[in-house]
Amino acid sequence: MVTLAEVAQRAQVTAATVSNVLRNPQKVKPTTVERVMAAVRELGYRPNLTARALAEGRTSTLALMLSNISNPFYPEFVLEAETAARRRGYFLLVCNTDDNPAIARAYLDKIAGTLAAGVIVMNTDVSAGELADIAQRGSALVLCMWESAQATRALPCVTVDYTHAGGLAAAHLYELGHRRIGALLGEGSGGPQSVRLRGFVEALAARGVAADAVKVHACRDSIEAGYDAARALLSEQPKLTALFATNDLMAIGAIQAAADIGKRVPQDLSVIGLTNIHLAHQFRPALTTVGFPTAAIASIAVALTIDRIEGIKPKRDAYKVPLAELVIRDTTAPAPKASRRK
Amino acid sequence: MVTLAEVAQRAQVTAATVSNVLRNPQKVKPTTVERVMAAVRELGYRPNLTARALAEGRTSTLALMLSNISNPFYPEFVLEAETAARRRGYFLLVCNTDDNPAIARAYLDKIAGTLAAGVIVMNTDVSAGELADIAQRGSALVLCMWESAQATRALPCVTVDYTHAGGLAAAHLYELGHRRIGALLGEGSGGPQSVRLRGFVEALAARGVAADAVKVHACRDSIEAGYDAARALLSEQPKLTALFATNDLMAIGAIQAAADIGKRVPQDLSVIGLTNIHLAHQFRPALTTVGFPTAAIASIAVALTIDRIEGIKPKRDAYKVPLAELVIRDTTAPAPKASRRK
DNA sequence: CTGAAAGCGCTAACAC
DNA sequence: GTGTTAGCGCTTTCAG
Repeated sequence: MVTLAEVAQRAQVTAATVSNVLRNPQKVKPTTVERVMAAVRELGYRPNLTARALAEGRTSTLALMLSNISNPFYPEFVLEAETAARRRGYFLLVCNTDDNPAIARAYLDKIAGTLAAGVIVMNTDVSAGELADIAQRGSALVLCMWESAQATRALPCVTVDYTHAGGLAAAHLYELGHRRIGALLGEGSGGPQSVRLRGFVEALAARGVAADAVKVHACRDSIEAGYDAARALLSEQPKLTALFATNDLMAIGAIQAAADIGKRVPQDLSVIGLTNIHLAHQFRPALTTVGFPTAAIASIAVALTIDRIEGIKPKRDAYKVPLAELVIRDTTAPAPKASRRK
Repeated sequence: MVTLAEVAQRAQVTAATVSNVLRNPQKVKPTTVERVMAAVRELGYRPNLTARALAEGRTSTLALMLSNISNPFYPEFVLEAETAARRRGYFLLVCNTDDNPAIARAYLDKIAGTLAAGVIVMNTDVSAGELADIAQRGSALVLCMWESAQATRALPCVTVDYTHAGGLAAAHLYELGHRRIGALLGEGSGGPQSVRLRGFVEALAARGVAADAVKVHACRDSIEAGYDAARALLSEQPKLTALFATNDLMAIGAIQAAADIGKRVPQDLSVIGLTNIHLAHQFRPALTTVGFPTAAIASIAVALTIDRIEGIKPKRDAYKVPLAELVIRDTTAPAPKASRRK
């Protein structure tokens, strides 16, 4: 491995000068710069980022902690986060906790502040309180996509307006004439996605649909679980004309369940999801859903984390990205005539 | 940040002893161990992995370079690789090249041998020759899932037997009576997936189906591209009774295309994919496919990389994981009677 | 504008 | 068993 010292020797200067050439070339005489750069090229010198990190007292690595990357939302998020990080000269360490708080803690304990200068923590089973302690010790932690975290200036949270997102779904179904509506409440890591559901129920209530008219079934956040839950819910409540799922995976499972019990989507049953993962438009019928601005969330989370690393104080506790938008595709339609109230 | 020296001072020993307690406790007197551990606990000491890496001359980080993590095969792979790495005390840096060789080179240049002790390089647009040069410089590079790389002892490759995988698909369709067969040839990063196709065509040839009877259409490796390609192929060749896609995404697109032009799958058209991503069984109709042993591939690639980092020489150039297996689901059926030859 | 020197936090010989 | 010492490769004052 070629070191700074070797480059320095070859260019007839000291290591300090080489370092300057590489970092603040304007502070060095042009002819020297040229000589040093020549040596760098000839020797094929590449800075040792580990040594640099030690000397600077901070690494150029960010960690992204998530519960399970095989949930398709995360790869989409990782892609955006990695791109944002790369643009600012940072690398991204992926920490998959496998829904296991012990793994999450072990990761945090090992990397926060040493291997990774900052950590973006997606919804996990580690409590925000515990994370706040770690943040207190000086690590740049940023929560992301937590549905109900008590964000503080020391532990800010980047998220979307889940209530609003749920409300958009409600408004859409209401306007299509649906009144007998079921809901699948997802339970990912970090607890149930109940804010989304609350937003949904409240928006219906505001339109005169009683909250207890919404039949809710809880399940894990996956296609398979959504399938099972929808089957159960639809057999208990055969008159439902629409189903809201707090995330797209469950909505897709619900569509499959409907097909298997002979209900056509959207003619007999409308289904709407939340998130707008790629699969939502790739699946058939293409899923109507409320889209999250994934790229924006990721890049804000990355930017906020880097700002904290670099000592820039956050201006707010929570960063709500409000741009959830309704994406109408092929799984929602007007409520069947027979069931309409008005 | 609490340092070794502070722990040492508190425990009335030197830094070297603390280091020993943490790394080779059996070499230290039990009472000392206890005293040191107490100090560690009281101070909340956590080793600085950057400093350790610099001192040891190597990091405990692996990089995984892939073209685009939003292709659902990769998250599944990342999950397995990360788990395997974690078990051996390594962290995983995800390097997404966005199908851009310049990004790949930049990553390699920056991290190989400095930030990451080893790099697993998935199929990319950077040539194996170029990678071999980098490997020569001493970085632990391991190729993974390359379809046609000239693996060497200095640059080994972990992969599956693509020919065999293609052959399994061919045998299945043949046994169902299909003779008019189309193929979608995927073009991911790193070139066309032609070994899979060759295996498919050769296996058919071995059964007496002429190679030029297989109508091939090339396209990108995605659901959308598979959809377009299948539509085009099926309209050119309306008598096809079966379609082989060199990967599952394209197969899923093909199923959607068939539906849109009024062909029922599998009654009118059988479709078989390759890889067995999660989506293959989540999709409806559930996709018949040839499965890759993703977990095995990932863990072998990780193990091989770590072995190289730790100085253990690879025994072979190429590691072919031969366990591709046929997974029969709902998209393949006997060829329609009208079209059967025998 | 460049060089000298100290030090980031830890490890690893080698003494004692 | 434990301490001493010398780095790992780089950055960063501070002199000159």
